[in-house]
Amino acid sequence: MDTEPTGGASTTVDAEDLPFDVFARACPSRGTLEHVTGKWGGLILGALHDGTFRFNELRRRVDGVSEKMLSQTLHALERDGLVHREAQPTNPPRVDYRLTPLGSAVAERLLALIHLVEDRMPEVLTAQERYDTTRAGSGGTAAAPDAGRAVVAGRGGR
Amino acid sequence: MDTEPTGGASTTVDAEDLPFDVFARACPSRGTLEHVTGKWGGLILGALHDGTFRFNELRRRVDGVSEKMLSQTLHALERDGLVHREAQPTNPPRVDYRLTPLGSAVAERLLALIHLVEDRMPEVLTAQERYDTTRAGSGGTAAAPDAGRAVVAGRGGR
DNA sequence: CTGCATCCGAAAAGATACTG
DNA sequence: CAGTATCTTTTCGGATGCAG
Repeated sequence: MDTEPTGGASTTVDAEDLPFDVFARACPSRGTLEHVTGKWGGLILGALHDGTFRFNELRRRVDGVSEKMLSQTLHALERDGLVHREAQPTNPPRVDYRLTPLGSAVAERLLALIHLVEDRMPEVLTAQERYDTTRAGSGGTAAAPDAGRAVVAGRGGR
Repeated sequence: MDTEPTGGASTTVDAEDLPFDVFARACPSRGTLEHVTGKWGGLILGALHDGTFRFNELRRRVDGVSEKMLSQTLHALERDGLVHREAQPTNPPRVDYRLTPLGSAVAERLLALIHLVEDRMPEVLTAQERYDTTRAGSGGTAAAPDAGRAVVAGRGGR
């Protein structure tokens, strides 16, 4: 399913039969997918979907990200052509980040996923409780790995 | 550090304004999102979207995943109520994994994202080249972050 | 066959100090 | 403000061994 389809004159590459397959270990698409779906990538793209932001604004919007991770992720995203970086040589320095059209398309799908997850969290929470309960009641020494993951749902966002 | 002090007289919680926000550090939705978009979570959900599979079948489908990671990810997904695990007390033991309706919905969005990325990879590749070229010509020892993601060559395909 | 436990090296994330 | 450099901590991920 991933080998070059022989026979084709390969005049044009049909969008329906691209050679990129994330399920293949060495496909570059897997790397990009990881940048996009990585721990911070998704949140940054999501935040950027609301408009243009400066470095520290972004830092505040994405709760918990460190300077290092933000900078690093932003660079990876910029390199992939998903984010546009515009630095103005003013004083003090001002740098704006915004999504490229491609980044916007990606963010769109990403947000659809994010919203679905947020939307269905009640079900997830229920499932988690049942899972933990079942495990605890059926076995013996339930060491409870990390069952109680801080479940503080305080909509701190602003 | 995350005490949610906001006025006791909390405003009403509208369905439109769910308390789950992935942008908040302590929100449980962030954890679930990470399981889903994690390095293996997405691929496993994607693979499972095609049907029901046994442990080793899955291992073969998701190229590169180790036994440990597969087991670990499968558990996280099961706990979140995205994957259903059915063990049959036969001999030899047989365990089937399949998506739950919720998992199926998530996989749907995930695949939309994956396909978009695969689809637009040519653009990404072009952007990467331009980025590397620009950097190399303009400045010092750029030493791109992880430009050349070690593509471990191994047995190809599945 | 399924799958958990443990050890260990590698990589990522995080905190902090420092520069332009 | 916007980042980079450096160090420490945590997690990831693979190999191995064992149990049901």
